[in-house]
Amino acid sequence: MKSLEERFGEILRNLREKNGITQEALAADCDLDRTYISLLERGLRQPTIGTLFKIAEALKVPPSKIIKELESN
Amino acid sequence: MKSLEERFGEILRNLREKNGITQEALAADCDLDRTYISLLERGLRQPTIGTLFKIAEALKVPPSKIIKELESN
DNA sequence: TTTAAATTCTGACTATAGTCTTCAAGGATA
DNA sequence: TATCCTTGAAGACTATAGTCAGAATTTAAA
Repeated sequence: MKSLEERFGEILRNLREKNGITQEALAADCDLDRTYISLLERGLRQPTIGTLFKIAEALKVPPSKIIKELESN
Repeated sequence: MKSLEERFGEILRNLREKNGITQEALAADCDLDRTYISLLERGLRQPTIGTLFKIAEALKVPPSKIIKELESN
């Protein structure tokens, strides 16, 4: 089965695309590097909870919703 | 107001005490270092989401519940 | 009080989160 | 074709998550 990082990456990419923004725009919104967003989406990094909160806010979704989605599947 | 790390630390300590276990026992349960649990509880570190999941499981609470509690206050 | 258990503190260390630069690859569009 | 936009990728780097050993301090019982 997929790792936590990979599953987080899928969720992140889905949410970003649903918001219709590029990795670069998302990175700017949450004050992170564009290449790091790429790493996250490909499951090559896992965020700290502080970074989770920044990303969730930029994507206009509660951080707990992302975590909840990680708990299933 | 308190930082995310400090608020996480308080939640962690409350949950651990509710479970009636020591930092050392908790650390053993989630395969982390005892001094690191101490750092977390004092708000001097923030966990990655992987570490959050390990801690939550040891404390028998859904990770999303901890995050949800962080969203309020 | 003293002893033991629990936690804090220090400091040095390893692993990994997160940055930055630059270039290459792929998909649109003209 | 040529150009633009977006993402992937390499590599070197900085910041911080997480470890480890041990001493100092606090807390709770005896």
